[in-house]
This record gives sequence, C-alpha cells and structure tokens, in this order.
Amino acid sequence: MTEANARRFISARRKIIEGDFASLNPEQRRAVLTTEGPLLLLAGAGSGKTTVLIHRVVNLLRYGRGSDTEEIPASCGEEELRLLEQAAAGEIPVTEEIRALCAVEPASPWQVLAITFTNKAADELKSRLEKALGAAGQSVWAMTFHGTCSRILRRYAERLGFPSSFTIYDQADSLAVMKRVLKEMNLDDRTWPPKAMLAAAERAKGALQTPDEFLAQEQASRDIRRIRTAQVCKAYAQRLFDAGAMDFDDLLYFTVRLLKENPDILDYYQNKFRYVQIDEYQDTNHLQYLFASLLAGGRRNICVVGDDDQSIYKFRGATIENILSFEKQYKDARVIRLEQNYRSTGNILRAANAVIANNTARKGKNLWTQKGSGDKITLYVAQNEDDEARFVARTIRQSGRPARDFAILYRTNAQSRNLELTFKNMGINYRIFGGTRFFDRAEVKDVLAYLCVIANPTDETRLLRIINVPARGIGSTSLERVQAIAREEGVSLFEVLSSASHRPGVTAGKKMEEFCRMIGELQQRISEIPLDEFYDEVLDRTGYLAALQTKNADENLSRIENIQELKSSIIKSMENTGGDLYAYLDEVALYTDMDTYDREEDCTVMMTMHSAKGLEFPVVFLVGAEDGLFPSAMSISDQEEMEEERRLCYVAITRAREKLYITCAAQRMLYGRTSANLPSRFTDEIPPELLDRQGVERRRQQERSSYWDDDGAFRSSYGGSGGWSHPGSYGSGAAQKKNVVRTSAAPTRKPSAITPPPAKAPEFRVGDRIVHKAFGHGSVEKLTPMGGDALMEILFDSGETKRLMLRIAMRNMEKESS
DNA sequence: ATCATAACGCTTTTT
DNA sequence: GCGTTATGAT
Repeated sequence: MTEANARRFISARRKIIEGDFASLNPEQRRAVLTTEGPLLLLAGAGSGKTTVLIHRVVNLLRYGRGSDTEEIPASCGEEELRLLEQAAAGEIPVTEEIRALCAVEPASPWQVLAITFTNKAADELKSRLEKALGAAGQSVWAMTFHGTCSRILRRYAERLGFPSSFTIYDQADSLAVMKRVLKEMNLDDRTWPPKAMLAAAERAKGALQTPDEFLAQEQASRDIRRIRTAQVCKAYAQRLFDAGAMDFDDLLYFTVRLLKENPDILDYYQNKFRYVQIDEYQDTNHLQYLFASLLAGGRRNICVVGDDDQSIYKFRGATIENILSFEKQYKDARVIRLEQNYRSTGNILRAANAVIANNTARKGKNLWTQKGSGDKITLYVAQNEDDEARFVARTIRQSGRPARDFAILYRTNAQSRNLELTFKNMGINYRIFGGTRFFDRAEVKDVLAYLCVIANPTDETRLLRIINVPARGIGSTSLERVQAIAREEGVSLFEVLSSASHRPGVTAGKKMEEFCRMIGELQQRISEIPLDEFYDEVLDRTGYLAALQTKNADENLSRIENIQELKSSIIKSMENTGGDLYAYLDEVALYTDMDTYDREEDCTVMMTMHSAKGLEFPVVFLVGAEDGLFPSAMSISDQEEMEEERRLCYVAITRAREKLYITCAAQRMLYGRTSANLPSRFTDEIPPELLDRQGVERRRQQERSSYWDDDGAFRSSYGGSGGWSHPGSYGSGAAQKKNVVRTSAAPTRKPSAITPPPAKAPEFRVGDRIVHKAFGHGSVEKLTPMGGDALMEILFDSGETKRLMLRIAMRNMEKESS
C-alpha cells in the first residue's frame, strides 16, 4: 500500500470507529479511542466517567489498538481501503466484516483489567459490561484493588509461605489480634493503643518494609517506644502468618511483594493484562500505586481516571500525589479532561465550583453544564437536630416525589440516629448505609467464624471467637492454658485443642476435643452436600441456632433473621461461584453494606458523604452543615485537612441532580452534650445569590454573614481567639451571640477606606505585613469583599502572589509583629 | 460460669 | 448518649 493510501486507510478506519461512539462528546470519545500508552483522564463529577470506561473496554475488545495506531494489517490492500472509505462515507452499511478490518489485535476480555475502589463500583462496571458485551463482559477483570489482589494471592500464596486458603481479616479481626498480642506482651492498651499499633504496622507495610526491616530501622532510633512498637508489629504479623490470615493491607502488601520478588509472576501478569484501567486514582495509596505501576510496567497501557477535587481518603493513606504527579512518572502521558457535567443543574454546579475554588492544591478545572440554572440551593437553619430532621422529613413528604428520589448525606454515622427516629415516626421509607454494618453484627460474625474455622482450623482469631459460643463450658482459664501450650510447642491452637484432655491443667479438655470432633465432622460434610444445606447443618450441629431459639428476647428474633439473611447471601453466591465455601468466604470478607444497595427499592437513603461518592440522586440533603461537625473539629486547625473537608463538601454537593438542601442546627446534641455551632464555613463560600435561606435563625444568619463594621473595618465574626477548637466550647446561644458582628447598614464602603477600629478581632488592610503558617511573610495587596467573606491577594516574600479567602486564611495567618 | 452493673471512651470518613 | 468492656456478685 502506498503511503497516501495508508493515510486514507487510517483516516477511514478512525472515522468508522468513531461512528461506533457517536453518542459521546468529543472529549469522551477521545478518551475512549486513546488506547495506547499512559493516559490520565481527569474526569470531573458527573462527567460520564463510567460511561467512558465501559466504552473504552468495548473499543479495546472490538478494535484493539485500531483507533490509536498507524499500523495497517498486512492482509489489507486496495480492495479493503475501498470498502472502508465507502463505509466511512456512509455509502454502505458498517458490517461486522468491515469492523473486523478496522481492528488491530483486538483484546480478549481477560486481557483487560479495570480496578475500582468499591465493590459497588466494580459490580456496576461488571453489569454494564455484561449488558454491552454479553458473556464476554464477564471475563473482563473488573474488580476492586483488594479483590484483584486476593485473586492473585489465591494462586500464588504458597510462594509467600501462606496457604492458598488463607483467610482475610477485617479490621475488627485485626483489632482483636492486636489486642491479644498486646495482652501477651503485657502491654497496657492505654499506653499502647491497639489502633495506633495497627497504624504503625500499616505505615511499615506502606513503605514495603518487612517486620524485621521495620524493627531494625526503629532500633536505630534508640527510642524505646518506637522499638517496642515495631516489636508489637512484628508479633502481630507473625500471629497473622501463623493463623494463615491476611488483613486488608496485607492483601496489597503481599501482592506487591509477590510481584517484586518473583519475576516470573510479574512477567505473567504484565503480559496477561494488555490494558490496565484504574478508577478513582486520586484515592490510591502508595501500595496501590506500586501495584498499578508494576502491572502496567510492561506494556505501559495504563489509563488512570480520577478527579483531584474528589480526593477524600487521605486519612486512609491515599496520596493525592499519585494523580498530581502521573505526568512526571510517565513522561509521554496523554491527558484528557472531562469537564462537561451531565448530572447537576447550573446553580448546584456553580455552588460546587465556588466552594472548591478555595482550595490551593488542585490541578484546576471548572465544570460546566448545558442544563439550566434550576432551583436555588435551600439553606435551612434549624433550632436543633430534631427540627432539622423534621424539616427533611416534611420536605420529602410534601414534595409528592417517591422516597427513593432523596438522599441524606452527613459527616458522621452517628448523625443517622435522629433522622432514623423521625423517619420512623413519619412513616417514610428509609435505608441507612454504613454504621453498624450487617456483616459486623455479632451473630453474623459468629456464624461466619464457624465457616472460617471449618475452612481453615488454624484461624485462631475466629476459633477463639466461637469455641465457647454458644456456651460449651470451655472457660477462659483452660483456654489460656491451651494457648500457652500451643505457643510453647509452636503448633496450632486447634491441634492442641484436639488432644487437650491429656494436658495437665486443662479442665475442659474433654469438651475441647468434642468441639474439634464436631468441626472435623463438618469438614467432611462440605464435599457431600450443597453449600446452603451445609450452612443449615452448621447452624444445627454447632447448636448456635438452638441457643438463640431457647432464649426469649425479641433481639434474638432479629438475630435469627440476620442469620437467615446470611443464608440468602450464600444462595446468591452459589449462583455466581458454584457453591464453593472458599469462594464464598472470599467474597464475604471484602463485602460491605453498600453493595446491597438496590436502586429500585423505594427508600430514602441515608449515608455518609464518603460513601456517597460515585452515586447521584435527584434531591440531596446535606445535613449537619456546622463548623465543628462539618468541617470536623479535628480538621479546623490544619490547612491540608481543611482542604480535604472542602473536597468532601464538593463531592456531597455534586451528588445532587436537581435540588440541593443544606441544613444546619443552631444547637445540637452530640456525644451526649449540647453544643451550639455556627453554620459551616462552606455555606459562606457559596455565592449568596445561589442560596435561599430559610429557618428560625434566618435573621441572625444574615447578620453574621455581613462582616463590615460601621466604620468599614473588615473583621471576622470568629473573635480574636483565632477560631475555636471544640464544638463544645460554645456552650450556649448567648456565648455564640457575642461573636456576632452587628451591622446597622448594608456594607457598601470600599476596603481602602478602612480606619482602624478598636476591635480585638484580627483585621487586615491593604499594605499590612502578615505571616502565614504555610507561605511565610508577605504583604496584603488587595482586598475584595465577596459573599460575606473577602478575597485577599497577598504578595509573599517568596515572590509568589496568592489569592486566599480571608476566613480561611486568617486561621493560618496573623499580622507581622513589628 | 453467667449475669448484672459500672466505668470507659468514642465518633470522622472505608476496603 | 450509646455501646463496649471490666469488674464484681450470684
């Protein structure tokens, strides 16, 4: 083929492929057709990210790199060129045959890996892929990080010395193990908080250190506390290893180590996965980053999708750096931005943009929409949390819309209780996600623990959980003795238990042996009967169900229901995985409540803003918008954490399609105390013209949002103390009022006309010298009043000019002392 | 061994 | 304020 013809071929091919994705906008289409090499997809909220991911996979399976290469299959000549050009011009229909001519090495489903964060996202991806591709969609690896890792580890765990039937510990299990370790080392939980110990272990794993390496490093510090911590971490790791168990972090940690230390395995997966896509890349932590980099290291066809403004898991070790520095890591990376929002109305989007604009650490992006402005955002200031809940319920009731159109988002799970009560009273269907999760319930964990022990008797944590549940007369004294023996002899606890009657000092030996025999018999039965029948037999033989039935109490009734509910999850799993106990336990270990969300059910959903990520609703209530609650009191003193809270706010606002309500309460009972909080600073960052203020505190609220004093001095309503540290520090409405700046007239004067007022509140004028915590010394260049706040332009001595919102900046800034 | 009461601490957010 | 755990009494 001549070069001119080759060009014509490529152009016609591209046109035909583009025709398959005509429903997308140009940027989306470009994202779908850019298949080769590293790609950074900056996808704003509601920009059709999942749609793009689906179409990308469709494109890869149908055309391979056809849309993104200059290669022409050797079999194609003049005849094929003619066909393609005719099809591209619309003269002949695009048949399968013509499509095949456009393909260059189409990918097989199992060569495509799409990693998400949540099971829910993975499930949605899977079901939409199945819809688009039929059976082939099922073979695409669409799963969570943890799911991907456990699948790899199941295959290669032996290389790490783990059994391939290793169990997965959730955080409650991990915590239990850690507590036991501390107890055995005679360390007090008060001075050695188990959670802090787990956090240390997590950090070490994040740095890819083995327990020994971590210990060696800490020993070099000569700090006895750090050394002891490292020793605890090592003991913890050993304990998990002995039990054949991995915690959530281990799944990633060991997978990364496996790939790093075994070139053959790395090679296998690098070749297997021709295309790697990673969703929510802004929320990846270092291990996940390493995992992604390793997998993509061969062919370098890695597509990461993310939105730096939606990074809300820093507390969990996510580093926004991963997305911010993607272009540095891959010099030839292509970047595509999706900024058109298909979800929300104009006012909602404007509010979201205005709020997030106050953050400094961002790539910068502005969402836009073709939709109209829509309703204003309603800001309702309630008297207290009951009033707030009633407002929400009343609004839903009066709307005439089905309950499922609404979502209530809050900062902490604890806030759901009031709402729940009110909704019960008003008879509105609701469903709460998160909080005490189904799989965290004691009875569910108990029954699962039985199944775990049957599957893997070395699982000491689960074994200890159930050995005396229901009561079998195996007391703590005998148990401790047996545990000590197991440790001395270096054998598993189960082994000692099964011959415990020969042991001195173990009074319950016979009962222990009996228990082991029962487990052994159940193990026999696994292969003989279907999993659901087996489940019934476990409930029966262990006496667990009987124990619940004999005790009266209504709470046992719901426990029995929960156990039945668990059976339905087994039946569901049997449909997918064919009823393998190990497969079921694997699935359940990584399961969360979110995954059972049924969109069709007519319920208003209540959840934290974190769990709402990736979801959308026609109407959203953002409740508890109070300083100290949201943003959380813990983040108020730290600029970076404050920015994370603001991103969370951005996520919450952008969940709404048509209407957003924001509510706060003047007083709220929280953690057993009543506190009075000011409305969230984020509400002040929304341009006032987008807000419709309602509620009892309306007048005061309006006063508060005016910062201009009579003499024109600009000051903060937060008083001279530089903010507050605890929500409880404002014990009453009166204390709060003192901090309200009264205004007698509308603020009209320019900041340049400022005369110094005798106020103790910090105030700033053009020309003032200031010191900023993060940016150092500088001088105020410009002050522009803006929506109850003011925009400051500050020229820092570093030569950098920064634009900061006064209310935010003043927390980290003060006048230079002369 | 089991139950009852008291003390404690915890609330960010999740796989 | 609530749920979990520690302690003590039966």
